[in-house]
Amino acid sequence: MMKPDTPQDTEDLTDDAVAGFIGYNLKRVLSLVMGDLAQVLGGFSLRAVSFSALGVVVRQPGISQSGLAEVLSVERSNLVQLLDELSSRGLVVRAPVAGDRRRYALMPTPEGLRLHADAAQAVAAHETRVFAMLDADEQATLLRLLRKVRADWPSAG
Amino acid sequence: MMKPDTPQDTEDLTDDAVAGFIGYNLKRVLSLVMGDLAQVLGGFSLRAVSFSALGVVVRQPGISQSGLAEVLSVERSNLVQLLDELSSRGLVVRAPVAGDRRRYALMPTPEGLRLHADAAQAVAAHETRVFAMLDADEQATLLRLLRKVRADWPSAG
DNA sequence: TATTGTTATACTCTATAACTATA
DNA sequence: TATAGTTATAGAGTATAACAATA
Repeated sequence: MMKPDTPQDTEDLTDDAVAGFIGYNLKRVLSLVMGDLAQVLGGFSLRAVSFSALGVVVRQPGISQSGLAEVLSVERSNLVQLLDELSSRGLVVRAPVAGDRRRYALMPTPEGLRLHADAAQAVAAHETRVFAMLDADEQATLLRLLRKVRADWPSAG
Repeated sequence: MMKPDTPQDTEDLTDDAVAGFIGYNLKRVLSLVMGDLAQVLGGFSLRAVSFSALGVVVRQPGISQSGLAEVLSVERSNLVQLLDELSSRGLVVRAPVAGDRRRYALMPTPEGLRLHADAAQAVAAHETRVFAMLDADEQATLLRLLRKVRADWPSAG
């Protein structure tokens, strides 16, 4: 059990080479946050994207699958199974739209509303917990800067 | 071509339901940033993780694959092919370590150093461009907050 | 012709388990 | 017994192309 005293000795273990890039830190932070969030939403048998989709349907009842896809930047095709599951669990329904038989109006069920309310509270608690190292101002600033990047992205984000 | 005047009319198209969560915005911003970065690094035939790995090897020559995996939070197994490619392209070498024939000391080649310098400059230009909507203070703040989240993560990030 | 929902598919990323050779 | 590198594989997540029904 003798450490080598050659090139890189006790291995400093830093990512200084890339830690100066915002993008790299975005990725590392997202990985940490998503790991915790998956645990939290797992308790509701939801994934992050399912929670987001359910939330949009709750907030904007009647939205179409195409509309939902655009809002969340998710491919329409990848929403089909997701909504199949939310539908089979009785959380949302695909209601027919009068005047356009191609599209569905996505509507939350009472149970969908209830589950979403509970999940949203849990997600809020999760954010409070994992961002506890930032004070209220810092959290607000982080949120504001991220939203500014999206809003002013050079081609609509 | 008549829009339905039923449930959700002209489809407001907002993600207000989730846009208040930091995690959601982290994901959306990362997606935008990575999309642009992939374009930039594609010009060097590098992926984001290859660029990071090369950068760490350049900054910490002699690091082992396990050390690199830990620094970048990448599974050891997933580094093998990545380093195979960097190695076959003559950008890094797996040098034997005197005293421990299990491990390799990863070393950049002169060409690896050159490519990394060029790529790092391109990545810096990419960040300048995609974060141009933030002034210098805001960029520094964003970086600082992200690094703080990682540093103070409840179990080492 | 264009749009909505759908199916099938492929490709990347990431995670896990097991193996080998060395320590 | 533990560690470094490796292999194989499986599971997400995401992207693309094509189709049927409808506009």
